[in-house]
Amino acid sequence: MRWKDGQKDATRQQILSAAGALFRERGYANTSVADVMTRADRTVGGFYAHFDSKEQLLAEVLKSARPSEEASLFAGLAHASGAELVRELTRRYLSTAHRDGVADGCPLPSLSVEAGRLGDGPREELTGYLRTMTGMLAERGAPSRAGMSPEQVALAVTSLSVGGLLLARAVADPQLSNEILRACKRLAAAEVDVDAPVEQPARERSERAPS
Amino acid sequence: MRWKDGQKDATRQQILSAAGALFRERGYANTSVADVMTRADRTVGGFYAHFDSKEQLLAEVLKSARPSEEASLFAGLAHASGAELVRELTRRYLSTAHRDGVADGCPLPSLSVEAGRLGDGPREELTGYLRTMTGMLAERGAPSRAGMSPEQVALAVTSLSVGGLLLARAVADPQLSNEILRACKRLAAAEVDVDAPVEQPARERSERAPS
DNA sequence: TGTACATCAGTGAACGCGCGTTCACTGATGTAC
DNA sequence: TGTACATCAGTGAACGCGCGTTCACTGATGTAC
Repeated sequence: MRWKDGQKDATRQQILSAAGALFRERGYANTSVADVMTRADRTVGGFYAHFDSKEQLLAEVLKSARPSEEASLFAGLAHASGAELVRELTRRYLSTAHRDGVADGCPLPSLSVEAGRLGDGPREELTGYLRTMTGMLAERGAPSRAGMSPEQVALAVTSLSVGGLLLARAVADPQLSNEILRACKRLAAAEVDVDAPVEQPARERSERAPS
Repeated sequence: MRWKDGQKDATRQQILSAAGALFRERGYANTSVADVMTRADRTVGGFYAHFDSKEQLLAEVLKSARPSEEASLFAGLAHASGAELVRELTRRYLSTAHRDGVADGCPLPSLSVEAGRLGDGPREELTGYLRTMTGMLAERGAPSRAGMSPEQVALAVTSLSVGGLLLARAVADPQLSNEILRACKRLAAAEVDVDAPVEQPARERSERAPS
């Protein structure tokens, strides 16, 4: 080797990590390649030794988000299933910590719209991301009161969570934002388990947002 | 008057309409003021006689979307209420026609993310838009099985609808896209009325998408 | 009625700027012998 | 061990381009008298 072992890989990871945060925070279109490289403590020119284009970078960001999101969202839930799993996942996903931590959060609310308008690379990665997440949820079979399949429940609960987080972030009034989060958590919990208590304790548990 | 009556207003409406379609289709950041003016059959320079800035244009687009969305989404539902209203609204909102007609559709799935990242103007208009829509739904009091207030049901059903439409549009696989729409419609219907049939007939009715 | 003038919606060229991408170059590292 | 060379991650200036916004101007319309 002519370069310190893994140096190039480390740089690539820094670029991915910088881009992941900036794309989520400011949006893909509002983040320049130079912004990304500066945040990764490099200069612009070096970028193209790691990625073919800015668009491919977004695809790689979405790909790399999968395992880390899985890990943090499902952390400590190895044995949870059914209604309990859905309630805990939506509690984490629709937390104020996740709403306020865009840079480290799930890429679906922050990047789906732009990724959906781009080429096949980003769109395919986004689709794979959604499939992985809903697949993990469906596997553990949340029971539905309305006779929906686990896959359907997973898709609907995910849509509800993504939509709720998105609107909670976009809205100008903090109180309305909190109400959106609360309402979505209640609906998600209600669908899978009518008899269990669905309201969270008044104080919001300030758990780390899913990465 | 020194100019044909209402000529300036008509031009303003043309700009708003062109911007509404382009912003939704391509996104705010990917649409230039020149694009908008060309679509409105005018030249760039005239733009600033009508709007202070591109950002203010987005705010005005969001403001002007309210009455027309109300009209088309609630058309013919003057006497519907409760579970029937929710089922019909989500059927329209989560239709393939609405998914495929971004340019004429609800601005929440297409513009919330970008509007939420901009200044107060767009954010306030977005908030007002959401309040109007959920207010209209809550007024007619959809019953909730889980003891949620009409306002909570309205917020949650809206989040579900916005999230579902957003993901259905972003995803690369058309079949998955259809499954998302179907799953969200079922969840929405199930929450408000457990005993009514929730599955739509197999053929999707090709109603005009809400404007 | 006719003519000089005022108004102002719209024009189109220009402004400074930041973008994605390219490329000749640098310099630290490792290899050949 | 020492020296000449090859490699290649990273540099930084430059490329052509499109952006949001400005502004001196045009010309159709209506007013004054």
